Amino acid sequence: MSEEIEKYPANFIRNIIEQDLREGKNGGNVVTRFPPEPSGYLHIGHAKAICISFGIAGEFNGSTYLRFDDTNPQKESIEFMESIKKDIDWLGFEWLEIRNASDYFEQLYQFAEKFIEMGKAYVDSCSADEIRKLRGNLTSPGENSPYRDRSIEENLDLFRRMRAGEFADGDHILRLKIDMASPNINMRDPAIYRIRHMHHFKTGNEWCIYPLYDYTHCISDSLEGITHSLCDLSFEDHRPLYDWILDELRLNCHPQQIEFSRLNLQFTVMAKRKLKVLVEENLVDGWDDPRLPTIAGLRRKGYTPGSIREFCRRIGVTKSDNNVELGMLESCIRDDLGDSAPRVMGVLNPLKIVLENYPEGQMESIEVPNHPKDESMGTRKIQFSREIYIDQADFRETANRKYKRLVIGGEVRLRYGYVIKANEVIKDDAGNIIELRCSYDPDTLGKNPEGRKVKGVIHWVSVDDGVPAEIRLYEPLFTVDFPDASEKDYHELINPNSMTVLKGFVESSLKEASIDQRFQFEREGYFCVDRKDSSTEALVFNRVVGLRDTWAKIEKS
RNA sequence: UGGGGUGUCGCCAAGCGGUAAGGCACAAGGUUUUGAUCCUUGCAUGCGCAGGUUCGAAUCCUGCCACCCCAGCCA
Repeated sequence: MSEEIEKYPANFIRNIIEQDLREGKNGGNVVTRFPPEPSGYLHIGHAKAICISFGIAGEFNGSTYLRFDDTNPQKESIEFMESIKKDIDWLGFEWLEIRNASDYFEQLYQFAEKFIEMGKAYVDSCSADEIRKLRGNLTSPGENSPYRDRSIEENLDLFRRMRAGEFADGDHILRLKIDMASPNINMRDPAIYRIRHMHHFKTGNEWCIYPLYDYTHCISDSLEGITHSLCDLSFEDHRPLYDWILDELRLNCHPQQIEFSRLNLQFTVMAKRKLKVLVEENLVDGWDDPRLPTIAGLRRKGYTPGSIREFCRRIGVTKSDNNVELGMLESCIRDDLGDSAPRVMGVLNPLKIVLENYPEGQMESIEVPNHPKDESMGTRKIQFSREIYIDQADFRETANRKYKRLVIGGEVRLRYGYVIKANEVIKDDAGNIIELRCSYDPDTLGKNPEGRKVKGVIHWVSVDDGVPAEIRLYEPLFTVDFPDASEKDYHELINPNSMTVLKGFVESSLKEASIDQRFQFEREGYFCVDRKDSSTEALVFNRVVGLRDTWAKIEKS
């Protein structure tokens, strides 16, 4: 798929790689990797990282490994691993190979013994608490551990016994011997192995010691022959350690780590921990809830892979902090669906209309185009009848002349149908409008009426032919643009109206709509058949995004 | 008050010493049986601030200021 991937605009990482290629570095190869930890579902921020690592490699005819960073059995699972594979595939990217960091456990272990033999690693028997105290803090240096000068023999013996399972979790830890006074805290004798008597979803009970990220990641990169290791800015001050380990090991492949800023999207949260809580507390309907910024959620809501890729292309790649507006994402899916989604009619908030001069029992079939500017999308038949539904918002008892829809005594065009005129409002005892009595002009099907202009066009569905459908509208999950910046707990910032469920009607051509199909409901927005809850017996549509609504803006002002 | 980063239009973002791309948003027109789409036009004498170098600076130098990240046996 790489040649279909949209080209990225100029960015600093591409510039670096282009220069490397010009200088003949890495034998002209570009090899990247995407290294998720299988401890949660991927979100739109990961999509950015995926588009960068897979996309840039693809642009230079390179390849990308999908590597699961499974070094912490406490948090990881097969379910997450499978969801990640599915999401990357759905986004349209192909990995060269799937690897797991756990594939390298034995090699990693051997390198650790080598570090011990070089006198560059030692077993520390301090408690976690003691280690924290000795680490110092941001402004003052750390102090050496009392175990720092154990002999190579003792270290080797202890480390082998750690592996053999002779000790309990937390009894010992293997540390690199670097510099406890380094201004970079990551260099203050970082831990590289901890004891965890725990089942690992991939290696089972083979290991009871597990390597840590900093140690595992750079070596894995090197073993795979990665040329450019792209990650987010939070790893910037881990780079000296990354380089230190590879330099000490004298491995022939020393990838270049390049960091970019991660995506911040307004009105949502991206932290894996926070997403997990939303799911586990059932505040949302699982990891694929359409209100979540997860790939699964966006997919279920109706986003296309192409729209997400386009979004990632538009937001660019830099090192600066960013707060991308929701409008940027929405614009991408509107662009995509505007071209590709067939048009249909659906009424969200039905108001029944009776056309008093239309013959009872008559049903008229009208052939209409599926797309206003793409004939290749063909036509379909819709049914017109004496009783129809229109949207409640398309009729008003009182309105100024800016309002182009139906008013008493006024005319409006029914999309692809006749011009009708409203004669009478029927209300219930509580004063709610429950029905409208109208008349239609028989001479207006497919042509404009003589001698007068009808400015408004509204959509409709035949009462006799339409089918009921559940329609779900979504608003942002949070009420504030920067939930992470708030001093309040994010639970308090959840939008109580993030989902609205409507009982509407859609034209009968949608009866056979299949999972995942997307349509434009004319004048309303783009809708997608819900993959979880929709069935032929009970249709459920998710609103992907509304149409641009200039009228709403006019009304506001 | 340690270290590492970042500051160009409301948001994203090109720019790499030769006189501020583009996208989103916004505004104004035109087309339109979707108040959609599409088209046209407008939108930073200004690049965090202050000095300096230069014929010329967003780009180089100096000094400030603001914001972000780091003290897991998480990744």
